[in-house]
Amino acid sequence: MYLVNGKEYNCSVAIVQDIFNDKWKLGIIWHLLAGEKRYKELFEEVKEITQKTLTVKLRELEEKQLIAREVFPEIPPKVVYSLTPIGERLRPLLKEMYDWGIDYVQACGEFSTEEGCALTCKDENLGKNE
Amino acid sequence: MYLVNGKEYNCSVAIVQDIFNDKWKLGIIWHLLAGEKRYKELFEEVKEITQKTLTVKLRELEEKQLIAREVFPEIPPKVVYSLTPIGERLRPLLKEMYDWGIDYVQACGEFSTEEGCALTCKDENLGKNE
DNA sequence: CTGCATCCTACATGATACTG
DNA sequence: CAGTATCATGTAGGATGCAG
Repeated sequence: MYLVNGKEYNCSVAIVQDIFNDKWKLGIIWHLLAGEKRYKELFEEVKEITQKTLTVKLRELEEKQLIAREVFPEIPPKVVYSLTPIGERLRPLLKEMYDWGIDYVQACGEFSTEEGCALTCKDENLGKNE
Repeated sequence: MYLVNGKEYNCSVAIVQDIFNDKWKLGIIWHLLAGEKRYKELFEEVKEITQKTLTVKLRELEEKQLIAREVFPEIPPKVVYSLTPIGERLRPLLKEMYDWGIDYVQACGEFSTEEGCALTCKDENLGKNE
């Protein structure tokens, strides 16, 4: 039994389920795996997301301590988001998702090309150790 | 670029995101990793789920070819659900979620005990090779 | 036992405009 | 640039009852 963020979980998998049960957090983490990003960069790279939703999801990720937010007191404003250690620790999980997705396409897909991954996080980043 | 189940994806991670972006599918897979199950067993083991939702989610998983459904022509009816090969292939992913969840509790949790995992899928099942 | 049919509601997300 | 503020909406999921 676990108590995290004020919630009880019977299984650690349920924590992951709960955190990432939305349309956007996984994609945001994915992009941050390639390195820290400004708000605008994320807004451009996470396809189709709205500003409001991006802000909401960034706040949630920050509250869950998966990302860090650094504000630079400049004009115009500059805010940089980066992964915390436990956020960075998601890399092997995302890598597993990436790999399973490929296998799933092989098994059940109708079509695939090698035209790169719009989520910009290439293999070299996925496997990166710092 | 991938085309799966009539949808386009730019990244294989997005496929995983799309499939498991709900409250229940992950838990159902988790329980099936411990072995094939009857409808009623799943209904009892997947805590809090309603019959309607269980049925809906089982249909979705079957449509996506992650589970197989076998009907025994008996009275009363007997239906058994099991993982397909590509469904079974989710095991390492679930294992990674399990492990990351543990680490997350260490990093951000307020409390934890070793009182087992209500999702019944023990480590020996998680690591199983058949 | 294994579902399906209805009805209902909350919440995540979208669209759009505005601000320091 | 990095957000808020409003308003609107679709759909996942819950509650309940019925059926073969």
